[in-house]
Amino acid sequence: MKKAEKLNALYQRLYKEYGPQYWWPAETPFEVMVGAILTQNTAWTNVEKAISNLKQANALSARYIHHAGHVELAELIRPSGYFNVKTKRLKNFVGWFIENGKFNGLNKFDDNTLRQHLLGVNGIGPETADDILLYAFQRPVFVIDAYTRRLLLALKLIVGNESYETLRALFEKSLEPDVVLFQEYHALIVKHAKQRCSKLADCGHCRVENRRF
DNA sequence: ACCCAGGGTCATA
DNA sequence: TATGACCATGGG
Repeated sequence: MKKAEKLNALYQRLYKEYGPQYWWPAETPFEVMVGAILTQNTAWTNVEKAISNLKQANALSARYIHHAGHVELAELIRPSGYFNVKTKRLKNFVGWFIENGKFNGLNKFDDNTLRQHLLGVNGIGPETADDILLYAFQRPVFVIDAYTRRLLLALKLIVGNESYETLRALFEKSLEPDVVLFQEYHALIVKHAKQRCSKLADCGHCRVENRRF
């Protein structure tokens, strides 16, 4: 069985197990983008607290974040950790977002151009960029995270030293370029990891593709 | 008390 | 190109 077939079979398996996930958990595309930055190396439960603070302060907007003082914004997002770093990153990102005409302006870029522009913002790396592309801009870009790597490694589909771009290309060439499929697939990988395998790939009760995981 | 979480940047070799 | 230090909170 080729890798492409295995990746498609894996999706079927996860979908049957967990059903649709309807990601990203956010009310608006802007909230998706903020959440994508706040969740960098951070538990989602902590991000929820920060998002909740922003909403309560009526601060979940490009205008607010752009004009807010550093300390003021940092205090609101404190629960998400790395709050000084992430305050700068939010401001960097929102500055870029506004300069480029927000969604009306940015939607004119093709997928790859938009991706390159995102990666040019200090604080936006490949995974954060792809979260934003897939879940805020609805572009067919596959998100690779630590869970994805562990899962592929457990299934022996990779050796472990592959680059981010290599893994992204593997998914994107193996699957139909369907935005909803990509959205669900990444969400299912996270769901699976949180459900059973958050501690690494050695829990004996968990099986995918009839392999121990 | 320790480990980790839905990463990314920067300095160094 | 490839490691390592650094960023920081909250839950298990």
